[in-house]
Amino acid sequence: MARTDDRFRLAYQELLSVVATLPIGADLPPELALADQLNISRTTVRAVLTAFSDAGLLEWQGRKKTVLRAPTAKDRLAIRDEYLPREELERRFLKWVLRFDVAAGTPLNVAKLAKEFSVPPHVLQEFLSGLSQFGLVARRPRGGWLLLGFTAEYAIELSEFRAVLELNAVRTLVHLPQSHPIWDRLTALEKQHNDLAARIDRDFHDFSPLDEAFHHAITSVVQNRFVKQFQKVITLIFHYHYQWDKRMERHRNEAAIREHLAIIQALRSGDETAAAEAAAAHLRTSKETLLASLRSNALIAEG
Amino acid sequence: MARTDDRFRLAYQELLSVVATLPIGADLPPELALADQLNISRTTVRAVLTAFSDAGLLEWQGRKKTVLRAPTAKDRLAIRDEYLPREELERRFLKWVLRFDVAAGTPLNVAKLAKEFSVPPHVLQEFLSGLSQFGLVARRPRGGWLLLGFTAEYAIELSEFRAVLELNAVRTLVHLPQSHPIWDRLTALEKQHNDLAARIDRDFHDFSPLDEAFHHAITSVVQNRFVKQFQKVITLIFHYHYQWDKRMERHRNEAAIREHLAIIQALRSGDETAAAEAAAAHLRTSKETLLASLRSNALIAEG
DNA sequence: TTTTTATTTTTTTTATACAAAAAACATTCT
DNA sequence: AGAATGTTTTTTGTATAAAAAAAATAAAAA
Repeated sequence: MARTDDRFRLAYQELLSVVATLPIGADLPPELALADQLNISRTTVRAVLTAFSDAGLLEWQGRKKTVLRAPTAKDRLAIRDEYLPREELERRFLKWVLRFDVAAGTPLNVAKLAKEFSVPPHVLQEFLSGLSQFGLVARRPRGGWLLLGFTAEYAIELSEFRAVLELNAVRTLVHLPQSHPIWDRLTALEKQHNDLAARIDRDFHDFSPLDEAFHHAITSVVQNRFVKQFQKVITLIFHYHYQWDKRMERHRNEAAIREHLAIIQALRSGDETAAAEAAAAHLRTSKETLLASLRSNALIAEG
Repeated sequence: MARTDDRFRLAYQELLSVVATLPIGADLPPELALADQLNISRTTVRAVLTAFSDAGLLEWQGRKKTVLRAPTAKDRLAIRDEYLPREELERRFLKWVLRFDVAAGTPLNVAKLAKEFSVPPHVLQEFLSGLSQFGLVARRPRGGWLLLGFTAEYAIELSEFRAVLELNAVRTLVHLPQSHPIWDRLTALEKQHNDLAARIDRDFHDFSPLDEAFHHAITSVVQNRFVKQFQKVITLIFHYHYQWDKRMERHRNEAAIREHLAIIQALRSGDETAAAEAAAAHLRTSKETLLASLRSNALIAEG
């Protein structure tokens, strides 16, 4: 019925390991210094010091904080991890949605879902509110939430939006001076692509991280918070989807490598139209792959 | 200590006006029909019917709901409006941020702000979480929220992102067939622009809605939920900003009208490059205006 | 048998309580 | 005087309660 003392427990553990490195009789630094070091407030530092004093680890009198004995295993404090951090929630929820564990259009029960995902209800509520910005869920007219789901239409629009952002990046990139670090980065990526192409029969699983690195390198030349924001979601969705759809993986990856290499060459040529066309071709393939896997999955779900 | 009965009160009022149109002795439709009509659940309908029965307005026995007397002024129920609807909160908050009533980088007190904006705290919390997606606020490392504010950098990146979306729309639009309704829409807008240009000295205030209509028409040719989502925010921010910065308004609007007309002509020519260039020129002006007003406002705030 | 109503169960939304943590303020010691 | 500590006040995050509303189920009437 109050907020958790996770922060206290974490600080306790951390300070314990600091004390373990000190000889008996040594003095600890001032409260404020400890607070800065542990990244917590002085109040929490004092709470930890009090606990240490109670445990007989410390003699604490005014500004004198003397180590009495070395900490033992018994002094350790259990860290409760009932709740997931926000990032983990995001990861799990997206996975849940993208794997079609639930049908599009089903109402979501906040209380139940919160339990299922091991977060307090208000955290889930907040999370859903954020997701609604990306159109995966929506608030129902008379309360509650609705899962809109990862439909074919959604995939199409996501792909198209991705294309808009990425083509913009390509158009910017092609005019960057030779001194810009992106060119070295592209050369390195080109080599990695050629390497993987040589051993694609065996290591086609290695493509996914390389794909992400490639697209990240291209889009990174646009320094814009809104672009970055969306790029994050796009990457996430494409990432999970790749992980999950294993059909034709080898063939698909081989084709993608060729397309990536073509883009790099076109970029080097300095011809904006050619570069944009090469990138557009790749994005079209990517979109088709996504749609094909969606269709086949829909058949599986029905059958 | 429970949820408000606003929905009940609203339904009560609505049904009251329905009863007022009926003669004494008439029967009301079934509960489910009323629920559909009032857009509430049957439970709430029954609560209203019970209240009517208690007030002697209705004889309610089973499925017989007979009107006993015409409603009077006394029967009316006060609608409490302590809380703002979500949209209104969005409007007010953006206004508050864009008018620099608070400096960038200040911590936000959720409880106080919730009172100030007349919403329950958890609604504000959710709202802030949504706003953080657009980078206007951020969660602080150790709890609470931070107002990042509408800085010059933010304005630049917003303008650039707007340009990306709008140029994409222009590139799509220019290739649309003559049968597409956008062309008639543009012709109508062209006429409105010419009309306003003729009387700009007097009616320069009329430009703002015309500007919105123009940009909305252009971007509407791209049917993409992500684009639309962002367009909403962009429009909102530019809108409030226009409303608030009154310097050089006449001159600024006159120039914008010319630029809009140039864009329409370039679009008609079917030349993608020319159209994109005309649009880009206008977006550059727009960005400069936004930045100039930001700078001058910063000076005012300091002085 | 279908429609409508009565009743019960869930779910959502708000309010409140309370401990944890942070921040602000006052005091003491060197 | 300046740094460090002691104390008090705010603020935040979580749990719980309670009312309102919705949804589901059972019963009754046409």
